[in-house]
Amino acid sequence: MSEDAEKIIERLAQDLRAGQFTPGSWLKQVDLQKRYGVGRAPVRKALEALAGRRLIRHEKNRGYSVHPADTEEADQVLDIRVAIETGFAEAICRNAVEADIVELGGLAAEFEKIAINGPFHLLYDANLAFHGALLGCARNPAMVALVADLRMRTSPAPASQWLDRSRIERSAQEHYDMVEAVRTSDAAGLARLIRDHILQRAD
Amino acid sequence: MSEDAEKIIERLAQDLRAGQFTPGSWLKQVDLQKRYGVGRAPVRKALEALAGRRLIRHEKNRGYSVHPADTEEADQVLDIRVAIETGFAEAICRNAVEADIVELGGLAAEFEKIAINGPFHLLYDANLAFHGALLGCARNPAMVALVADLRMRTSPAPASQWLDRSRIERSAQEHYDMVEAVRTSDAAGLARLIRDHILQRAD
DNA sequence: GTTACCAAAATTGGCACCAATAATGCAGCC
DNA sequence: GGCTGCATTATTGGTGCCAATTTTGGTAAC
Repeated sequence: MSEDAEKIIERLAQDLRAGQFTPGSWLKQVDLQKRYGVGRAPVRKALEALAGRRLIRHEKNRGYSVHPADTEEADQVLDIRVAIETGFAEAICRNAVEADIVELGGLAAEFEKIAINGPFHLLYDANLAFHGALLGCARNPAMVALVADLRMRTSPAPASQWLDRSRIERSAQEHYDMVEAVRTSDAAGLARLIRDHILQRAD
Repeated sequence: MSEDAEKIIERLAQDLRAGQFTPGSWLKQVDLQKRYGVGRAPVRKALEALAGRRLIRHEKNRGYSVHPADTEEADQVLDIRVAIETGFAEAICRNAVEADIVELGGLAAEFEKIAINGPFHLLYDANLAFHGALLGCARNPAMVALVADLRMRTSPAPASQWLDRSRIERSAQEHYDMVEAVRTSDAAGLARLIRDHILQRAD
């Protein structure tokens, strides 16, 4: 056994996140065995775990599949994210300390640098890093994990988020605005920024 | 095979919800095989699915366990629920139609009847029915499902919720208050009621 | 060309078994 | 009595295999 099931779960999740499986496509167990170099049991374990996290779908006797793109469910998930992330705006502002703000500033600058100069394939991870750190200020790890899962239910493909350069640059500016809202403990402002950011599908 | 894995998943979830497993206890595969009359594979499938839903914990090479009671994580989950459920108060008020309000009134009355006369073991399900219907007014099934899962991470045991009669009766009154808030489209009032209700661990 | 049927191929789901790992119990030492 | 070490027992995790189910492709009929 080259690798254990926990790692397969995360590798498959990462590949899903990176958009390496077409939305709506079936995840065949035998294909995944070959892809990850493991046997059937760990593949099944990974598939079931991810189905439990609702990152993929399971249909009895037919198998597991990637969520189709642009579903009504995706809209629902975005609304859930809005509720959660804006609901924690106050906790974020309350709990963030100077080191957090410095880190957020750095991550916002990193995103901006990539937005201006590329390479653009790094934008997705830089964006995740910023938003993960922002939410982390709320000191509710269960929420951070939940939002990470919810993200994977709406926009698996990095390319789906930023259609043009001005949108990317606006996102970069919004990141700075969020940092400023945290620095000045403007929870209402932060909530508004987060809400708009999510609904513009900028994050 | 007496029953398929999908059903085992739901039966195990139901038994967890009903508090039939001690918080913190290990869920041994061989015991579950006997309990549900199935083989190892469907048991594993069920365990993995529920671990994916974060309803139980998995530890590599040690197995699966029920969440311990009164953990820091439970507080985090309650905060997540507050954010979600208050965040959807406006959608609930906006989308509820007359039939919804009638239904909610009926469910509130049913809870109250049980609160006054018993049998008290029915309170839990009556409470779930009320809150499920209330959240259902938001027309976001993904959110309703998510909250149902989150609930199972905080108070698996019906007995843990209501320590005395006056608390039960107050809950019953709060249900009526929520219905009235929906009826009058008082989203802010509804949000406040929901928040207080959750943090008092009354639901 | 389209539809229906059926056999073959593909895939999922479950079982028995065993390797790998953790837990338990016992003996010895301080 | 408490601690350590080790053998035994218990349990999880993985494999190979086959039953059950679905999908695919070919053929016949219209």
